[in-house]
Amino acid sequence: MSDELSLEGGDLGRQARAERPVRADAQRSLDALLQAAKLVFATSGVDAPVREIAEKAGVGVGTLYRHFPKRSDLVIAVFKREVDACAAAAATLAAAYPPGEALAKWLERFTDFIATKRGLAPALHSGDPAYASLAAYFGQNRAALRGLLDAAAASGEIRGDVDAGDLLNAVAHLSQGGPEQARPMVALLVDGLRFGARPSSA
Amino acid sequence: MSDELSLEGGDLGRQARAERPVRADAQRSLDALLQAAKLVFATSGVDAPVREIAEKAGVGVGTLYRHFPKRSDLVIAVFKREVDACAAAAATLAAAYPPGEALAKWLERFTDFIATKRGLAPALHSGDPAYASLAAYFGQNRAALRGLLDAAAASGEIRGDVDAGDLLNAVAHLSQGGPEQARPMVALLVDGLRFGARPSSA
Amino acid sequence: MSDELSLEGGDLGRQARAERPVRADAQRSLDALLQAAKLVFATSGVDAPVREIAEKAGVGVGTLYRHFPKRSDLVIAVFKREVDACAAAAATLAAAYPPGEALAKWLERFTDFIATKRGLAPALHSGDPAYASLAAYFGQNRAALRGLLDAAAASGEIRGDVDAGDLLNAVAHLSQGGPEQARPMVALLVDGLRFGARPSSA
Amino acid sequence: MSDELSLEGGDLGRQARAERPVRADAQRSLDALLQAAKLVFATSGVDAPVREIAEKAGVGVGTLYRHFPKRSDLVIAVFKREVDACAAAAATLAAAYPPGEALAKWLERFTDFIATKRGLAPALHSGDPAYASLAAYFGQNRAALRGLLDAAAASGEIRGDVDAGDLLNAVAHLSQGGPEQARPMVALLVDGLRFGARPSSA
DNA sequence: TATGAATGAGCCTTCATTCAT
DNA sequence: AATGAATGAAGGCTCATTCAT
Repeated sequence: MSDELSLEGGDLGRQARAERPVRADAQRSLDALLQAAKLVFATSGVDAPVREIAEKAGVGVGTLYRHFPKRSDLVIAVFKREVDACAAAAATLAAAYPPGEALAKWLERFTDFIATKRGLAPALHSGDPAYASLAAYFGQNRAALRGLLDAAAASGEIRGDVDAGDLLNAVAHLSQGGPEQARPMVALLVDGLRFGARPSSA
Repeated sequence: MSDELSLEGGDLGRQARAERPVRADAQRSLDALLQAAKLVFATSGVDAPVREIAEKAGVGVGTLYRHFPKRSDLVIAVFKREVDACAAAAATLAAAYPPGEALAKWLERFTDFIATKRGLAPALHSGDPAYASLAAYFGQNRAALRGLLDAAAASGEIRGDVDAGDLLNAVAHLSQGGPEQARPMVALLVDGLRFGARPSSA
Repeated sequence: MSDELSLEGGDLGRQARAERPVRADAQRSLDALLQAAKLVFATSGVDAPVREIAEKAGVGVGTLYRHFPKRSDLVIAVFKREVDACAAAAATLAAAYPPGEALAKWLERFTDFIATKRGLAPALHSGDPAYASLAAYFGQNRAALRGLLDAAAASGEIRGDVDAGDLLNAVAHLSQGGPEQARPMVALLVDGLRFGARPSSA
Repeated sequence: MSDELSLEGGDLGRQARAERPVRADAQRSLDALLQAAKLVFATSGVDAPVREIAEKAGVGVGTLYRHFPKRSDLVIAVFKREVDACAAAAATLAAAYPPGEALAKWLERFTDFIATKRGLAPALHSGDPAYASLAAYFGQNRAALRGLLDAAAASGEIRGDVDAGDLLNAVAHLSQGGPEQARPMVALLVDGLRFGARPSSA
């Protein structure tokens, strides 16, 4: 639980050096594909038929393969964007709420993020090296959570002996059942953290 | 969260009325299939190729289909047996330990039960009516858990406002990551229950 | 030019130990497939679509894959049989004709054998290890030819400095154009052998 | 074996009437494509992926298609040039060597020419009318060979009953195995011609 | 004109399910 | 009853060809 990853800026698909300005139609295809893939993944899991995604995106399968030669390329592109957004939310929440509350709210946010990722976890742990980078990328979320945990522990609101990665994993698993089902259980988990809290000052 | 299920006695495969006394070889095939399926399900998930199961059982696929025309029939047969055993453990533990501890231990037991059921959850919630009966059958575990929760709540060790089904589901999801990963998180969940406990009165 | 190969008896497809006597339908499929493949290979080369072969054989593609998991398995099965027959012809001809004539006639026979093997040569030399066994199997023909060459050289009818493998290869290449075209050229080649002959006795 | 063909001057790609003087960049593309195609054809055969050629030429596939709408157009353009050069060599050799030797040397030259044309023969005989013109164009070589054969026959060095086209074909086929393998066999073929030679008279 | 993105037909392969033996 | 051969739908992937930019 320590692969910190190198936040490479979160570019997806193609990077836009100073070269060719990315043809308009190509960009359209790319967007459509990412959008479609996101929906299809949520519906049918990350193993959904390639054709289904291409169709929903309104492009041919060839186009899909051009942009994402391997399925994992698409999966990764789809999720990196959201990982970024989710991790970024941590700072916002930390600034707006007391540590414990910020923690609870961010976990809720994370739950929403995970809830629609059907089949992602198996792929992630499939051992396929293609997914290693994505797994590493999740480190961003782990880092975000660690910050929140530390703050809450420092304020004495929760215990300080929980590994961020383990907790993140747990919440991810709980989220498999959908946000409605997950929320109260995540809340229970947070209460568990509070249960063992060491009153900060006193 | 209340489908109570009708414990039909935990018969597997075909029930043997009073008619033909089940040919010896048929019984052997059945046992081999259940055993093999259990192993394969744990290894490759409930979507594992039919042939893999038949081969490991040492029978032809035709035989598998004779006993279990649909995949769900096999899945159901495999799991009902274990559901029974797990539910039964509740009484044993309740008799041997204080309520809170019994609860914690049983959840651990349940974690072990679930841990190897790769791919079962998706199937269960796939909407396929074939799995409805199995989902219902899990009600046994829910009932078992409810008993443990009630006892622990009555003794003031934990809060009393948690639905057994929800909790069971949560633990099931946590268990997807394997028992090692799941155990501490389940413990955390139990601590969450304790956190909100209403001192029993006395 | 010396891999002598181990003539393993020339079994095709399945060997028929004393075990299961090969189901009638399976045998029918196998025969149909070999027959169809032979025709299709001659027509469209050894890279012909799998489906084309299956259709001509009147079986499903699955059946083809059952018997011949890899394309090379089918190619090998198809050709081994003919290699055997061709090699066997050498003895017959040697017994019936004077050395030089036997040689000429066998090369003609070999021409007929090769003529319809479109695309086999490229496959054979593709480096694919799957075809190594087949390439080795051709050693039978080389051995047969060597015998004929030696006899003819001993009788003084032809020169003795030609490698059987090289000559076989040459004839194989010449045969690519079809038997009609190949025959006179092969005859010319044989005349080339006679041109340098060292009058045996005199 | 007599399609004499109409040597149309060996133009490649588009002929440039008196109209637009062929834009410089267009000419560059054309040259690059012909060069690249020649290399790729030698490496991967005439059925090599279009894109491979375009890439090696440093142009887009669209450009390739503009110059050579059909694959055969490219194949034809690539080979006509070499056919010309090869045919021209006949005169040179005939002037420098005695008839028989000139013949042998030219066939060797022809072998080198053919050796790298992987997959050309099948295309040529595919029945595709697009290749008819190329097949006809080979008539040049046939004519060149006929001249050499006639001269050698007239001098009594070889027999005179061999059709130039047949022989050319034979050598082409022999050359499929590469020049090293082909050379000695071609020599054997020439010896075959000598074997039946009718002593010139004298 | 040049480019390379988009398209989709076509081939390969797997595997659930049926059915002859 | 048991077996495993046969079937064919389903999904992956490539690449020739067209067409928007």
